[in-house]
Amino acid sequence: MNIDYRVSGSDIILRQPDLKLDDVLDTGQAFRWNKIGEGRYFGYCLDTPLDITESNGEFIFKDTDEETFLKVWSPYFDLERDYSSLRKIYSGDSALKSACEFSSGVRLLRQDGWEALVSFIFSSNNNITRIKGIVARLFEHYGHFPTPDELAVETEESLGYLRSGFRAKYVLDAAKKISGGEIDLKAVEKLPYGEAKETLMKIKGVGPKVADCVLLSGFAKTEAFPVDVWMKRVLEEYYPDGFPENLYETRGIAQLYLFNYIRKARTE
DNA sequence: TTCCAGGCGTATC
DNA sequence: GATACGCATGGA
Repeated sequence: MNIDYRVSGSDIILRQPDLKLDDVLDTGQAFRWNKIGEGRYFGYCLDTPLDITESNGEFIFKDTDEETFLKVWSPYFDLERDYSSLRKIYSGDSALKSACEFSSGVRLLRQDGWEALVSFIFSSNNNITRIKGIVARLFEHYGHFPTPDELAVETEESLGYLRSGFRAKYVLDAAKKISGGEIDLKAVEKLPYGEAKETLMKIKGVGPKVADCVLLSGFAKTEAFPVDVWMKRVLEEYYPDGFPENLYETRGIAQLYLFNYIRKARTE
């Protein structure tokens, strides 16, 4: 799929009708974005900052060179994938059709795998505001997103400033297993979904749900299908006979639409 | 004060 | 393998 963008001074301008910032940056998929104005967000992919503004289907990537746009942000916003075709496929299913119509700007945010792992470990039995706070404190403490090696030498006590509660020991276990070579995230990326999930679940604090979130957003395994309390409700209500098998390959993206739909429909 | 937040580890059967 | 329970923290 071709990416419709142009360079404008020190900015990049992208035209992409199948994207709405409120549908992707403020929905609990990634925890590193803050809304700084109407249609405007500031955040990071790992250590790369971005000030992005939406207006009329166009997106201004402020102070972004072409190389960074193509190398970091194009994959991050999953720009190579044709979401219009995807929604056409989903529209064969009644609940998904409604979900796609409800929020047409949903996309998969393809985060860095390590960043996603850390973030979703912190997400366990937690709320989005607090998760964002914890991840922000972690980033500010180092001045960059810490590597597994950097975190592996920390202790529960030294991570006290995060105020992450019982999750500190889980992040430490992740850092130690990766730093020590027991788990290789680059290898996880290449593994098929099932084996990748088994591998991630060797980390303390990573159960089926966290693993699926990490695999979906951090490793672009679109078969990963995170089921939390909201999705349980969706499955009971709309899919008593199971989720359609013909959608297996991209059911993770379908989940993003459904999650957004049920959650916003309930809270708005 | 109590409940809850995109769960998971542990004990127990 | 299924089910109960505790868990740090902070906002409602």
